[in-house]
Amino acid sequence: MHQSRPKSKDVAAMAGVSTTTVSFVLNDRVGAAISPTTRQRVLDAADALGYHPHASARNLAGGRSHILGLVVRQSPEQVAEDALLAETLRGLSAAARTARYRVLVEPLGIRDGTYRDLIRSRGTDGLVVSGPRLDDAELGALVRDGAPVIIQGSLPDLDIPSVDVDNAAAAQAATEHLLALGHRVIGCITNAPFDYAAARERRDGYRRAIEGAGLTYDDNLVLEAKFDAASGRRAMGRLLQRTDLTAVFVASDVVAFGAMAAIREAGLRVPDDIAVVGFDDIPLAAYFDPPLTTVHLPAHDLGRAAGMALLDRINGRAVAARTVLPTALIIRSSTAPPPTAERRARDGPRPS
Amino acid sequence: MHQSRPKSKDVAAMAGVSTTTVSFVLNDRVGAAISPTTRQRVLDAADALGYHPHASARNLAGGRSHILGLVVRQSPEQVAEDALLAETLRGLSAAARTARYRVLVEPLGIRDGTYRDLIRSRGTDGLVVSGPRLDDAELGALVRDGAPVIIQGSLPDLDIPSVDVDNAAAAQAATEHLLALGHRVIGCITNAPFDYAAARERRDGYRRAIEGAGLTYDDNLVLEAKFDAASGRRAMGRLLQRTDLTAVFVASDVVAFGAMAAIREAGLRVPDDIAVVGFDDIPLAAYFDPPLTTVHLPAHDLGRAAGMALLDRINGRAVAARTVLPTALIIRSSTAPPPTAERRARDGPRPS
DNA sequence: ACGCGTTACTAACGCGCGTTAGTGTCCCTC
DNA sequence: GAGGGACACTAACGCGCGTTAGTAACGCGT
Repeated sequence: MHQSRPKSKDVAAMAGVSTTTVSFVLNDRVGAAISPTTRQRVLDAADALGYHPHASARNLAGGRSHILGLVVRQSPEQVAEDALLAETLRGLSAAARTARYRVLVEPLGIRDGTYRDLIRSRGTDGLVVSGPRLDDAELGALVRDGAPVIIQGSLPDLDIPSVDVDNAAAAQAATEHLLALGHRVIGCITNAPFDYAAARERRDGYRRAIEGAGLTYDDNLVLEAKFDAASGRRAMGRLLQRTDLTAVFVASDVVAFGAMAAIREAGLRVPDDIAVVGFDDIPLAAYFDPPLTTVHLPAHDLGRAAGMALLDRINGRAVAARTVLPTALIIRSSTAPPPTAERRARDGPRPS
Repeated sequence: MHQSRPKSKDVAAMAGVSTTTVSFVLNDRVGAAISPTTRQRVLDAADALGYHPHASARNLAGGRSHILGLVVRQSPEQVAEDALLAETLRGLSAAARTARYRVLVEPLGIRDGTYRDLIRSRGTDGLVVSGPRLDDAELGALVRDGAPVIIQGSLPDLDIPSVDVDNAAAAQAATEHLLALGHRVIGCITNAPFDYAAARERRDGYRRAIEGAGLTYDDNLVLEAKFDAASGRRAMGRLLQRTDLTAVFVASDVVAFGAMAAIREAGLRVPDDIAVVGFDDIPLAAYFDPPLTTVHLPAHDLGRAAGMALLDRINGRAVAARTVLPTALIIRSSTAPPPTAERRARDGPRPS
């Protein structure tokens, strides 16, 4: 005879109790009165049979899936370059585990693919939406349905709890570091197109620093990159036509990596000719040549905080409208004071 | 009155049919005879009500969860450095989507954490286990239970279908590239400890190339790194004590990144003094200074192939014991012939 | 006129759990 | 020694689907 997987009924029979008692014991149901001996009998029986509750049955009866969804809306190149996704996922998973939840990941194209079904089919109890675009229509619909959603990143127009860093302040601090070193003509290369809130915010932080130093913000010094090193190289190439440029704030380490390649190719050195500040502090940043000064993003904690907030939301607890995690400017060797007038004269005009 | 989510009964009522018919229509059940008009009525009703089947109910009734599990056994530093996980996940998701499956990710510590429950609770229909260690005991137990598992990577001792590249052949090709350039003293830095099959295999490929060229394999030239750039830097530091060394095969781009840092710090240049070949072809490899010659790993396709194999296994179709995907040696600028005797004499003895 | 196959459906059950409403027993109190 | 409450449990239902076995109507051949 075929031996099928044990069910709670089998455990109940072996322990000489009802399935109700089995359920009470295994779920540590508060308010249920179970004698220690009965409790132990049930536990022993479950152990002896190798009993594991059937997830779908639990979920159906209990009305929740015990699954958190992570929606990652990214173009393929963006996925490939996103060194931090794995960390965020690990943080989210850690949060989920505290509540015996698991994490389902839904990677979607930038335009195609829908995630609304995840929640409507009750396949997940809630969603963390990572780095959404400003024009994501699906989000609005979900929230109107009252679905538990947490934004990782920011989306100012929508009334959804979010977990993020203060991009503007961090970018401002990074730029101020360059200003403090004496730089006066500082470029800015974004991490992404301005459809992404983070790209705007970091640019705004840069702008605040520039204007705060009494300089005029120059739109020509701001170039848009899109996620990958290649776009950073292109942007930097154009920026280098400004021969008075002595520093760049690049709002993504990966993009900065490309920018540094462009600087090398132009026969210039970092930081002697051009100082570079990045953003993200990807694991490889410390091994760049030279090691990259950058803004540390607490990727793991962002994932964890988003997960915690989502679980709170699912369980009807109060959730802060906005959780802001601290960043830190990590000063390495890609930043230094600008070349002195003498040095610039000695080295002759910059190649353009 | 509170409006609750529609169920198949509601759709049935609106369409004037039974829930059986609703089920038949929505699942395109083969062999079911449904007239086109009835069919359309059901579809319209479902649409009008915004009906979405309840995932847990489907899963319970249907006996499957429609979820694929991805088990990632990694230490934190390994996760952080694993630039390819996101790609693999995307590939796996793409495969899952073809069968209306979703992907649940379970990131586990190197030693702690268990994933067996994932399958025993029927929370997932099958698992892709990524980069397992040789000593993973849980895997054996799972397979004895007859659980659908696909290894991404290789685990020679266990009889589990796997999807991988030919690590040895790729490493051999990489090393042969160095030999063809004229290098005779070539170091090897592994990607991971030898508990990982891939680390062994890549080392073996290196060895085959060395011996195939009529040279003697020297164990002192082989150093173990563990996933991150820091370990690569340390290993390279030790390797540089061999002043006759002119090239290294590093079995991971991230580790190679650290190795290149060590070479720079020793006042040497890549490839002029030391040629470097990597492994993985992470997205940033092309932007290294100099751009890294490396073995391209088809990360997306590996994920996709693993997913397809797992779906086959779940559906009782035949699965190849081993799927091997092609790699390609990408020659960039980190490799060149060794310095000539004259140049070495001119430059003087190498700093050690 | 009858039988037989095909088409188009449906009633009812079962998946394996969680939960509600209840039953019985024991002990303590006045 | 009757009442009441805490304690330790259980019967039975319901979650929302998929599926099996079955029915009714209809056409078609002889």
